[in-house]
Amino acid sequence: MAHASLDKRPSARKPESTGRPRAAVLLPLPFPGPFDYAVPPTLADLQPGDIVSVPLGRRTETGVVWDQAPTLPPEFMPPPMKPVSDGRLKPVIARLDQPPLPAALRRFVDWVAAYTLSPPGLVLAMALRTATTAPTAPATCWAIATPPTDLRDTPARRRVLDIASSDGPLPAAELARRAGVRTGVVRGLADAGALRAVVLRPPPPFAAPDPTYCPPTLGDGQGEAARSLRTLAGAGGFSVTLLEGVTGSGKTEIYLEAIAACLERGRQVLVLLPEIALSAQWTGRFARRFGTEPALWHSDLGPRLRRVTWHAVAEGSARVVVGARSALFLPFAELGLIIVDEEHESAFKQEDGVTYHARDMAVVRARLDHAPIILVSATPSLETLANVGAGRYRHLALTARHGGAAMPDVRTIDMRAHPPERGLFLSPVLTEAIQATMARGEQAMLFLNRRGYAPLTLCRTCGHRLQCPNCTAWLVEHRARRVITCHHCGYQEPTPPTCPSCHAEASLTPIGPGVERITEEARATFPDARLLVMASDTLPGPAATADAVARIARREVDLVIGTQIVAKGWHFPHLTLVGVVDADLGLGGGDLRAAERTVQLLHQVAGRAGRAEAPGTVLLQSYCAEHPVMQALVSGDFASFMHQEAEQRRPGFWPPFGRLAALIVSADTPEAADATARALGATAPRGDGMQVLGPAPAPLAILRGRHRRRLLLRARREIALQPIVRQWLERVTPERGARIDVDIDPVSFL
DNA sequence: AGCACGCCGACT
DNA sequence: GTCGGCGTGCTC
Repeated sequence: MAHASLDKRPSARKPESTGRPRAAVLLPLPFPGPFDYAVPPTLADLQPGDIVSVPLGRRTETGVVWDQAPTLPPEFMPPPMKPVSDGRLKPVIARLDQPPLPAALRRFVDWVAAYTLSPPGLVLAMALRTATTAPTAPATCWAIATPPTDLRDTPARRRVLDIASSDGPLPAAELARRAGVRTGVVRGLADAGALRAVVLRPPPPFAAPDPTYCPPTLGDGQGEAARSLRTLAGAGGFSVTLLEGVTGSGKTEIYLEAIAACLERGRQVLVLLPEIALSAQWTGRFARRFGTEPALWHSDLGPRLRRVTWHAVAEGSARVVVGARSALFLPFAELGLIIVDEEHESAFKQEDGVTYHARDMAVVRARLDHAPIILVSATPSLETLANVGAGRYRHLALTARHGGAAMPDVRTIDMRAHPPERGLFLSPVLTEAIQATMARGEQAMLFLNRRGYAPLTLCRTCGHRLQCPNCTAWLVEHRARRVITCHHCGYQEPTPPTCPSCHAEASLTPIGPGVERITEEARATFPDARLLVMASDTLPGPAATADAVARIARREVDLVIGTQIVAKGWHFPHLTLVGVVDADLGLGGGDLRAAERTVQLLHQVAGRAGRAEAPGTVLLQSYCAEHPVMQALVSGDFASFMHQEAEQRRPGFWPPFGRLAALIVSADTPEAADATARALGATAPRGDGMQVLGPAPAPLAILRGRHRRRLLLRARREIALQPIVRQWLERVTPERGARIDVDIDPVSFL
């Protein structure tokens, strides 16, 4: 992503209104901009950022007083709304007793809205979702006071006073409970003046991390990188640094030092992880370095903890927050450093609601907060490498694996030369290697990025294929649960006993392997091995995942079989062999980033092998072993691979050398979808350095019962897409039942 | 996003 | 005769 053009111009001040005082209030709703409200004299000191409640129609909403001056140039803002006359203004009801939204966060909301072409209110909703309820109410506690001389003395009263003096101020209910009396006794003592009320703020929920708690001993090559990042984070100011290093090179230890420097400077730190399943392991490492756990932020935090965390971030008691992409919208009071770990992960791209890339938006947030940001990866994205190449980002590279562990030996298994037995999916070369590994008392892993038993089920009698009724997709059999299910919409039904089309019995045949089928094969091939399956549907939640990882570390497992989830940064000290069942899997589909993503994923899987004293081996089952992706994995020369990849994209101005915006038409009928898509095609923008591809049916032509068409706008890097797309959309009215969604910098082409 | 108003079908 | 379906439009 590149975006310098979005904020270079000075903002023009909106003409002062002549009539009664008004405030722009942005509501967390999909309006094109803030609404104006009258400011009553009692709220004359209302400031931008204040959280207020306002009338809207016949209900009351919570919003934020917004800045009068636009923070972005006009061509990036939604068309200005007609000003409302003084007479129609409704008054602000009240200012809520909450920390105001910091100016940098307000600017960030405007920026993200403009960049993604989303209504600013929907972006605000992400920042506000949790803030509308009051912080934990300050509890009224009761402390011992100088008792009046005429105080009536009873055993109950004595116990209460004893507890109050020994245990300190307590809420009435708690005081009564500990003293074994009714609250009436406490109230009586309070009325008599023997107890006084103290309003205690609840203790800060997060202890301050101690940068001096347990500094690491850094090895060769690490110390210099750590010093460099420490300098950066200690000085502050905006900069972007790529920290690149293979698995096991100690990237985390090194950026923890940057965090330490930022904490010493008295600033807050945000750490973004692509998936919150990784957080348990991460917080453990953090706690060993800093003596306390960081605050955690993700979308399924409980409402109470969510509220407490939001306020702790706003008032500054949460010093370090580790979270998923939504943590970007937290109201940091004094953000001093952002870390994006596994920056190449496509999980950073949010696809529903506001479509944004958290890694790119994190760079923007860092700039608005004048903070350094560190992007961390073993296999950086081409986007980030291009920014390094252009001198926009700094680059720190770590080469050696920490502690001298060798890089795994990666080899391909040519499946044409060493095919598996008929009906099976593991080559004899691979099964022998697994056998040998287990015989040495070491662990092995099989990776297949496909859930379920088989990706396709067809009838041998009539050729019928089990298909989702709502999507252009096959239904995937999950044998363990005895269902067939759609991985796109969640549809599921019991596995049919006969063909739904011709009713032939015992004719439905699984085609291709899923992780369940590989497990079945492994069970038959290695009857004595202790197997463990790791897939998102067998591991419900981070706790179960952490437990599985722990069991592997305790050597209670000989062979791990898993999907995507095993690729994450887990530490498996006794695992020395990784077998990739289908290394070619991600390469089909004609996706722009297919090769890049496959290299990144498989390299990450390979990194699970041989981290400790024993060197690891990785075997890639492939039908095209000569493919550059396989060659890159075997040689470990990713720089050359990425360079080739770049040279393929450069001439056509594909990202990162150009920009893309996808327009996705979806409608309840194919006719409405086609008509709307044709209207977009007919009014497509024309001009030098830009091109519109499509309309074409989306690869998932029907999704959740909606018919989908896609258009792609491609432009040179120096052309800002947003004003062009905005004007394009203004020329087209979607058919009834149709809508147009915009995806700037699309990652998925489905 | 809510919540109204508004105009056509099966019910007490 | 009403209750209620969700289509369209508005909210400072």
